[in-house]
Amino acid sequence: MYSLDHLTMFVESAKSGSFSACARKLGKVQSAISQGIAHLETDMNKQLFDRSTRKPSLTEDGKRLLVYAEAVLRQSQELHSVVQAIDRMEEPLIKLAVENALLVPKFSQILQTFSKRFPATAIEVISMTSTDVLDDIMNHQAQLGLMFTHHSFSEDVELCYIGNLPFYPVCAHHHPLAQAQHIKVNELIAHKQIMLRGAKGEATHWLPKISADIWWANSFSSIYKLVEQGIGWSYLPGHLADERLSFGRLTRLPFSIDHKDWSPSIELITPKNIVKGPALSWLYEAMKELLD
Amino acid sequence: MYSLDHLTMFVESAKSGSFSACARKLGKVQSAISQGIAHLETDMNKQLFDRSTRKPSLTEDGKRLLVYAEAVLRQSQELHSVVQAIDRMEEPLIKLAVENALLVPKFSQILQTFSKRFPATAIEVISMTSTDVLDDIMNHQAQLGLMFTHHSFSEDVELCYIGNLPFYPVCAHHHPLAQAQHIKVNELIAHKQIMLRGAKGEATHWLPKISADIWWANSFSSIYKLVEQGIGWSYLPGHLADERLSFGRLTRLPFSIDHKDWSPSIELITPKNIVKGPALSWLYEAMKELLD
DNA sequence: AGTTACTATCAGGAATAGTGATATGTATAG
DNA sequence: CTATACATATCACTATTCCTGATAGTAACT
Repeated sequence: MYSLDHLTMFVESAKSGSFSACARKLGKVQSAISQGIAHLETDMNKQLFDRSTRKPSLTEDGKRLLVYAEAVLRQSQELHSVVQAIDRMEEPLIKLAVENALLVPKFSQILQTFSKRFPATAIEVISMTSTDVLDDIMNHQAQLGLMFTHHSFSEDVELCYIGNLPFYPVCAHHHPLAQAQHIKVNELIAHKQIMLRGAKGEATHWLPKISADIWWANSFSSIYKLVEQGIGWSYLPGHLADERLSFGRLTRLPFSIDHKDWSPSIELITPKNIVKGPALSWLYEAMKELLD
Repeated sequence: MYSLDHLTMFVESAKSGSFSACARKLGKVQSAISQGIAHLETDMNKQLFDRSTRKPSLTEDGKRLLVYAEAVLRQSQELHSVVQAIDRMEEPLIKLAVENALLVPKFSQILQTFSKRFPATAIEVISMTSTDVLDDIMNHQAQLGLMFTHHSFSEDVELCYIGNLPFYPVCAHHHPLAQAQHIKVNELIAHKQIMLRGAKGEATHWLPKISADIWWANSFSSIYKLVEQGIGWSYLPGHLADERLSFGRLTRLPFSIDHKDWSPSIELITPKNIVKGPALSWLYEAMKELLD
């Protein structure tokens, strides 16, 4: 079992190429380093530095072992950073309940930044339908939720409106509707519409039911597959539709101009009276900008 | 900078749930552990164990920090195992030059086993054409090579025949030849054949040139693409052909039965007089079974 | 050759870790 | 409830390790 102090001397000496410089940096005397390294070398029974020259240079063995020594120190730093994170009362785990449709690119960006800022806090993303999001927050299964606005208020949750998510009507490029120039809403009635419905069979209230003939699916990826095969048309969230329009497999339905995009409003929710640690506070503020 | 000894005490005490048991396991007295853990706790300014009960149990902070402490110790073990690997004179790096066609599934299996057996030895796989393999071995760019038999001998390399790699003639399932029941070789002449040729333009000598009209490609994946599109037919190594036959995109050419599979012979080569350390020796022996 | 900056070595002192004895606390069984 | 077995905390003492400061030797540079 090598001592971390000795490993630090090893790594620092290798980096600065001098025992004296290392001593200065570590706030010790030169002989301490010299002895420390010598000690490490006898412990390992390996020569780490070649002292024949003015500045000690790594031997082959030294080069090979250096990267492993650095890895040990990195882990040790990691441990210490978690200790400090606890001092700052950063949470060990944040559960995030997210409406399926809201996994926009910026969402991952925010989590990316978060993981750099709070390496000691784990994130659990649970994607589900909006009604389940509300349940999870009320039962304290999750600390933060993202969902479509739900107009039944509750005393237990705190809501924050953060913007709207545009939906486009789309169909496959070989679907009959794809040829039309202008489509009035009543022309749609004859074509099958695909809609989202959760596991419990609850329909989504935040998108209009237009056609007479409806098929249901429980995720946007299944909706996409049905639409792609020309089964019917559907509303898809802008960010999902865009990437699929660019593949050329989908066509945006040319609704008549007086028909605006549907843009259901989105809310960020937390349980009321929850104590927000630094990590949760940061994430809460960051998520407010999700749709900007 | 926490001491590795203290971290060991922490982890071992957590695992056995008792300071005394930990002391026995680490060959120290109980009070040493008690003091050691207490010391670590003041260093971290965290309570790691709850002593209110008979056996000390981890606090929340303790649980959270335990996994990081274990990670530090794992890295430290890793370092020590590399030290021991050097003692056993295991090589730091082995370069492996492999003919493109020989990346059979068992090849990765062998490397997988190798990486468990010799975690301190890195492998560099360089895939190329057989003639380049020979060059690399002669120039000591690689320590081990796999290639098709080359009949010009050289004093500098040591050869070991290890078996044969069968090639099938294949075409796309919509290619005219795919319909035929029996094909005699002279019927092939009229159809384009795709063949492999290295960067320097050297043709492969280990597969027959049958058709009059030849196109060249420099890798099996390009050959596959040309064949798949029905440009022509080609020989493909059995393992690559099989997985593509099973996708149903390729058809094996029904040659008349008197026409046997082409199975060029394969050799394992090393530079002559090279000192084989334990890792290279192991790999050499393992590769002998590559085609069994 | 002289100067500078480096490393190795050594002895003594400082800091740290380990020991063994003791007191105390907690489950379990009779 | 009490006896027993097993744990942990504390303490003074010892052993070990580590650091310091001084000295001497050596490679590079002027």
